Amino acid sequence: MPEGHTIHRLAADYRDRFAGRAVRASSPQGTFARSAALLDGHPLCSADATGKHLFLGFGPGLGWVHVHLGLFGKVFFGTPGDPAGTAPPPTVRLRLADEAAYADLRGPTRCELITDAEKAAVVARLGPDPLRADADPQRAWARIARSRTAIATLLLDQKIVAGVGNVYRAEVLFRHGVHPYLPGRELTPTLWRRLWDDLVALMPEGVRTGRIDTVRPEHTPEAMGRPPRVDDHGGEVYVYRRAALPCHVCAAPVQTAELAGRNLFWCPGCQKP
DNA sequence: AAAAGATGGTGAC
DNA sequence: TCACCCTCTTTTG
Repeated sequence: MPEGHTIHRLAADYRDRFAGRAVRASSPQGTFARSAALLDGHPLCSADATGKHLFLGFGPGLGWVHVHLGLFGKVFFGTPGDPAGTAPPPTVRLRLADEAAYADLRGPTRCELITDAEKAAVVARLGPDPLRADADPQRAWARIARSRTAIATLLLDQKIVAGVGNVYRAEVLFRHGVHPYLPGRELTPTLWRRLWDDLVALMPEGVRTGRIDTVRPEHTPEAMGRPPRVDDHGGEVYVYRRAALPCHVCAAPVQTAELAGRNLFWCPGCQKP
C-alpha cells in the first residue's frame, strides 16, 4: 500500500527490468485487455513517477500507461519460473513480461492508456513532489499560507503536495511538533520549509528501503531501552497507527481521530495546539 | 464464514 | 459528507 516513495521505487523497478526491451503485455483480469493488445510486443521506453502516479512510457504513437494504485493496488515482480509465472492470477490487471521477468499489477484504482498531453495534464493537477528534483515548495506554500484548513488535511491534498500519504503526514507533523489541526495560514514560512525539507530527506530513504522509517536515532528502541518493534506496515514510526500506545518521546498516549475520512494520529504531549 | 479495515481518489449531492 | 471503486489481509463470531 502506497505512498509516493512506493511509486517512485516501482518506476525504478520497471525500468531495471524492462526499459529498452520488448515486452509482452496482457490483462488476465480483462478490463485493460484492449490497451494491452496495442502495447504487446513493443519496447518499454521509460518509467517515471510524480506523486502517487506511475507512468510507463511506450514511446510516440503509443503513449503512456497511467497507473494509480489507490489504497489496494500492488505490483508483484517475479520470474517465469515462479508458480504464477506461467499462470497469472485472474485478478492481474496488467502483466508486462519478457523472457527474464514479469510484473503483475493488481487492484489499481486506475490503469489507462493516455497521450503525452493527458500525462502532462495529470502532472499539472499535482502539487510539488518532494521526491522530484524539479519540485518547488513555494508553490505549496502559496496555497497553505492562505488556507484556513488544517495542515493535516492540506498535506494529504495532492494538489498541494504530491506523494505524501497518511503515514508521512502523521510522522512529519510529529517530528516538528506541529498539531495536526493547526490551520495552514498559521504556519510560518520557516516552519513550512522545515516540514518540506524533512519530507525531502525522509522520502528518498523510503524509496531506498521500501519502508517508512521516521524515528530519529536518539529515539530508537535501542537508545530508549525499549523492546524493538516494527509496525505492521514495515517501518519504525512515532505515531502512525499507534493509537493509545505511549509516545516514544514523552510517553503520553497517542491520540487518534478521523479527519476528512482518514485516520489521523498525533501525540498530545509533543504536538501542542 | 463473514466482516472490517487499509499507506487513495472520484464524483454526486 | 457520502457512496463507491479496486484487492487482500486480519479480525470477529
